[in-house]
Amino acid sequence: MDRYTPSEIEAKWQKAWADADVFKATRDGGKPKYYVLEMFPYPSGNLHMGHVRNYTMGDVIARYKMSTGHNVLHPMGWDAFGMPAENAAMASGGHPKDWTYGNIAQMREQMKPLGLSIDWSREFATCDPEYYGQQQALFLDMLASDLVYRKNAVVNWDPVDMTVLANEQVIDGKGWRSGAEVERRELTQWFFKISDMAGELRDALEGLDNWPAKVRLMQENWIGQSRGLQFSFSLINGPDGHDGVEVYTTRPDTLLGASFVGISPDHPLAKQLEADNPDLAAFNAECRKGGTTEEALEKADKKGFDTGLRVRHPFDTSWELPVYVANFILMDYGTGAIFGCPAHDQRDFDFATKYDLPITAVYLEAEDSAPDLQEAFVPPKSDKVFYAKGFAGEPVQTGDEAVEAAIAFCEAQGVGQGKTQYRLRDWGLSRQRYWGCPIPVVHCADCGVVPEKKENLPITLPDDVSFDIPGNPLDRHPTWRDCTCPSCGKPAQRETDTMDTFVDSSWYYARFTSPQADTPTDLAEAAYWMNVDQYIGGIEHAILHLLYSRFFARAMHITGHLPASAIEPFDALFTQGMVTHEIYQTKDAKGRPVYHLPEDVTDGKLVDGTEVEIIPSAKMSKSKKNVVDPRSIVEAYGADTARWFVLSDSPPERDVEWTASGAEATSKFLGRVWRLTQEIASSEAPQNDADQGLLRDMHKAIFEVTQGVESFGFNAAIAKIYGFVNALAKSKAGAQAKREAAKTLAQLMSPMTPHLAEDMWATLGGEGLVLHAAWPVADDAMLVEDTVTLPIQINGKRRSEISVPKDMPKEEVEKLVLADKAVVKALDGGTPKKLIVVPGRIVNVVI
RNA sequence: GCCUGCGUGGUGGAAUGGUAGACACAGGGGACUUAAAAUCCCUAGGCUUAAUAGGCCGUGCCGGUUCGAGUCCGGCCGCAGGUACCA
Repeated sequence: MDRYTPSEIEAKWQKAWADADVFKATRDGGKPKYYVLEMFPYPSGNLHMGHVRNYTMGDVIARYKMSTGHNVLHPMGWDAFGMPAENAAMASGGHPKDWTYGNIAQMREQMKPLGLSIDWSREFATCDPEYYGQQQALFLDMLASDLVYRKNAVVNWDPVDMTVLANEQVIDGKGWRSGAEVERRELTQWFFKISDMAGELRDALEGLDNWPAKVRLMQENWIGQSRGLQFSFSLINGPDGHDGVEVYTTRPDTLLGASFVGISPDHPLAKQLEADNPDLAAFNAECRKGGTTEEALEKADKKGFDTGLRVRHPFDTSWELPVYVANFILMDYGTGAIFGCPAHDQRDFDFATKYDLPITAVYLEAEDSAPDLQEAFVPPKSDKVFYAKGFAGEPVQTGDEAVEAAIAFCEAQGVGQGKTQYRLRDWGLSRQRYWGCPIPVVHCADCGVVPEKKENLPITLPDDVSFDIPGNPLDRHPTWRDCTCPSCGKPAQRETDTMDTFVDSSWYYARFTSPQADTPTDLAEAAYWMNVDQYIGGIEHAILHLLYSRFFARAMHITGHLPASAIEPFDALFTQGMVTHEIYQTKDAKGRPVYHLPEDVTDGKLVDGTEVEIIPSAKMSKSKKNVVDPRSIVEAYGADTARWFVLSDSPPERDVEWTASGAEATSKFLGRVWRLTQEIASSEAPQNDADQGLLRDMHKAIFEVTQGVESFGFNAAIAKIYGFVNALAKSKAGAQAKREAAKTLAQLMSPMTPHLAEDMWATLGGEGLVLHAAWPVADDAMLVEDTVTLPIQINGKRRSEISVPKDMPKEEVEKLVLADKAVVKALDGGTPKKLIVVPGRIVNVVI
């Protein structure tokens, strides 16, 4: 007999699909549309198993929706700007553009054999001038709509390489190449006004019913709404121009426990004092050392510097508080100044203890409780406490009530105002790098910052650049930077910052609806295809990418590029787990880590015998080289095996650790299905008693697999298919019933293993492509079992079971249970305390 | 540090609060074969037992709710993701 030869089958059916152009998406009023999108890949050059998993999942959904009568859009593109291209240019010469387009070509060639149902006519890369030119047009529209502005913000500064570093490039507070201690330095940068929409972005989360609850929760916490009071402490001995310190607090109810005022080292007051106070200048400089990440700032030792300034307490002008500069206060949040209440905040408590400041309890657990002097007393805000030093509201009230009462009181007294504040900061989009979308503005000595004219777009990147010196080549380009002012025509200079690559990925989903349009979108196409019905991608994008996309969809609506119905661009979201792998590391002569590909490591050693350090599994990433190339699997076993395997072995939302074993087994199984199909196709067995049983199994399989696919339970669906195949192989049913069952099997498998399914379908005499066959529907009547097995528990432990007709009344079940041998023995002549019968499920006898 | 998840046999994992371990991998045994490959069949959480029946233990740890907890609640431990310039 012939063998299952995936290489022939897969080539044959991919050609059939291509010849019929079956995946080309066009508007069609006759069918409901369905837009399925997987997060597009960064073109690292190698497809890895994480990609295969991601795109196979999307493909299952796309193909399933095609067979349920939908007009499906399933596009693919490349998130092509970003640092790795520049790093490659620095490391081994060449140009980021060549590197990137080379990688794209390579990955496309690796992706195509997978047989994905992608409309390749819509493909684009974000580094195509046609794409980023439209992005520049969007930027200009957003600028005109007052959604973009400039302000100062801190970056990681490498004082040796004289360049800005990404957070990733700061290792233990030091620059990755120079090893120099990194400093935080301020630069004027471009920002999107996402924080203006904080409340809206937070409230709208509630409507995202088909998003994972955890993602909504993470975004909610990220946006971080808080209610508080903003007010001013008047300065007693402030320098010129500073007669007060504006603070924001979420706990105005603790105002009578205030012990000090803290300001950020970047606070204007701190900067002014720095000029005449070398000690403070040194302190601030020390505070500015290290990276900019929240983690680094948060984990740093908390320290302060007494400025010698004093402020007056707003409720008692004779009460003075010291003003400290403190490294844990961020200029970006609130007003960059706080008051500390050590009794009810652990950080303030530690600070007060360190600097010997008073600790005054404002509230106690109850009226007669003693204040805790060992640590701050911080009960949940929803708990009732006794206010020993309250000034508004009841003596016993919750923290939430007390905060509201305190705000009302302060407002009435003219001490500040209640304010709803968000943790979410504006989105800084400036990057001091070459390989990104140029920000289309010009700096003119006379006119200031001038937007480029739309007819001059795209502002393309110059090709003649080098990466032999650190820093942004655009900054030192001899001619690109020079231009004329679009407003007055005098010589001017281009903005040399490029855009954050998150901008590129914040609207690509909209561009896919009309990828060739000479405006960012074609509104008619966008209105038809948007929203994305099912978006699929990694959980690592739960906050930034998804939040930025939600902001951008709103901005695109404001600027007329998306309909109002598309401001939440992703109707349903599925976050797949990551594919993880061990990391293999050695050290170079300077002690810096060097990573090795899994294929270069055998038994913990490199080819030359060097032992590698094995670091536990983490997300596959190119920089750590813990990636597995799917090509070897596709070449050895075929795409269907690779597809089936990545779906079968793990629940889609969970991380999966890649191991090489298992692909072999999948291949065997598909071979078995193929042979079984050949057998059935040539069988002439007559009808018989087994037919009904097989058809029941078939309908059960239809029901369960459909449910599995619809709920992203692909691994469960596959387990049911295994069960069905086992039943089919063992069945003694006649040829006709078996053929019907096998054709259904082909259909059920077609989203996962489309090539094999087409082949089975053709072998069994199916009409046309299985791709176009309507998805089978389970017959409810065939799913009903007549008798059920009821487990009998005695005191919650399974002791026996009975088989009863499905509809047997409770009373009769009880009689049978009480007559059961195990129950009789356990009762030993007594009566049960309780008899619980859950119809069709279980019985519990409580003794 | 903070936010969010996750933790079940040797392994991947299944299980609307209702028989824990479906389905599969690796393993063990067998059939076929001169032999191997391929294929097919059987077996399988741990302990106890000659074996079966039966019993006991068991879903990271400790406690709680419930007739009944892998599932719900509280507290720990470990791991992963994010932490605003990795994408």
